[in-house]
Amino acid sequence: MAGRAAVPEVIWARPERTGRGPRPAYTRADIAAAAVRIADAEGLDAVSMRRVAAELGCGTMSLYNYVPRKEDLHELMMDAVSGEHELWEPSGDWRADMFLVAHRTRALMHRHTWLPRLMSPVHGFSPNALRYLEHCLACLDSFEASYGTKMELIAMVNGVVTTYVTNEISTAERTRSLPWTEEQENAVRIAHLGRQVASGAYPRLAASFAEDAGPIDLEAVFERALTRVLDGFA
Amino acid sequence: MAGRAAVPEVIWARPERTGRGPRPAYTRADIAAAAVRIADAEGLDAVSMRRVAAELGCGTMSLYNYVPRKEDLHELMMDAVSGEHELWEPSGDWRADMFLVAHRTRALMHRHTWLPRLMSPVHGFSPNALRYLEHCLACLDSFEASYGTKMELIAMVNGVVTTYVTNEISTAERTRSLPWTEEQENAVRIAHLGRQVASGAYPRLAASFAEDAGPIDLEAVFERALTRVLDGFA
DNA sequence: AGCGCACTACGTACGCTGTACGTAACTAGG
DNA sequence: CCTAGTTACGTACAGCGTACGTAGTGCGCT
Repeated sequence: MAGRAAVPEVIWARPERTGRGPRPAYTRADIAAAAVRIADAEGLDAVSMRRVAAELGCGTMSLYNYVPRKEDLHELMMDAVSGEHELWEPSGDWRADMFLVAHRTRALMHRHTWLPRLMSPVHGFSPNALRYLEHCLACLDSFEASYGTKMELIAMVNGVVTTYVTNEISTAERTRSLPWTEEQENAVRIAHLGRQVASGAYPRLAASFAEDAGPIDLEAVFERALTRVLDGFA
Repeated sequence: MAGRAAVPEVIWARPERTGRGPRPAYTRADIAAAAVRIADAEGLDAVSMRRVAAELGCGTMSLYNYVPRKEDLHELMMDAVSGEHELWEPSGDWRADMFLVAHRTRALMHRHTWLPRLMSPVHGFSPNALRYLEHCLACLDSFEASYGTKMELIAMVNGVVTTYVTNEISTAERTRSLPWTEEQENAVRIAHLGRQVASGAYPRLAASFAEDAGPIDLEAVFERALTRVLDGFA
């Protein structure tokens, strides 16, 4: 009986198995996989302790033997999908490699749309997160700068990816649990915006609306943003 | 009796007062102010419908006369603090003006630490948000580019500010409702990270740790990031 | 002038959440 | 072997968003 710790704890520092007592019925990987399955299929809000326990086929409170707080379940989820990152031998062109890293991360987030929401706060240093970070640093071996600057570059790239993916998926994620579609939601918002702009109170915004025609290519917007950020470092 | 709409709705398109029926006891501004007061003092999670109603001194369900869903309460909050933005006559130097915009926004988010969390998803176009956007565009009058590019610049700057402030405040916000302090939490995390790095599995990360000495100046980090982003556009 | 209806107010209730706590079964270390 | 630490899990509590029903109010229309 550990009680609930009144002192902070990183789940990765706690051994998965202590030796004493009955064999645990599940591994951390099992639990993470179950949670990820639910989040992918039904959204992050569907990931409740009860739901995950049901998915595993155990009692709700049994989960707390593996994971002291729900937040730690989120850590497990993030680490699990971080493991999907396939790493490669750096090419020697750090710009190209960081481009690829960013695109892979973006793809990962599109595959697991709950990921950006969990990434916003600072998270613990999970094994796969460290593996990823080390890989980024390897990609930057050819970048002549201090480690401090390299870290800032990595943080910046990850931040941009998270920000843009969040924007890309936000309406779809929002309307997931709502009784109307993404398209309806967007239509209503755009209509309201159009009405406001037409009021004449926002001349430049109106001019901006008058200017561009075609629909925006989100991938192109992302790529431009990424290019600019990398330019800022070179 | 409007029922609950089965179709999307922007709260800013709904008139605050229709004329029919008893005078509402509160204005939207009252409600927003109450919610902001609670969020500032006790964090965003303390802003529940019951709590806000109690703060106003009315029954919980009365709030739903003003705000169809909790999400709309959040919109009210965002608009309210967006009104704190003081705008100025653009100087003619867009780079300097955007610098100032970014710093002001950062200061605003530090004053209302719940703001970054609400800003992550795309939000409706509230009056003060539009006012802010128009001001940014005015600051960019001296920037020779299409409105599309200007919009991308604004989005980028706001994204960077949000990302960095989120990182700056995340641990403090997290530990707000936890039985230990920010310092304790950080110490435990750093200790774990140190142990992992010492294992030798992450050589570059280890080198990075060996390199830098002094504590990091978050404001300086932010300023460098901002400079680089603006550089990317010039 | 007065009827009717849209509105405000709000108590109750439902289904859901995270998780504290207590108990029973089990197994490895001393 | 014994016992301490672990797993398993049912029950329970406080809190959440909000659907629904009812009572009272005052504007707009006839």
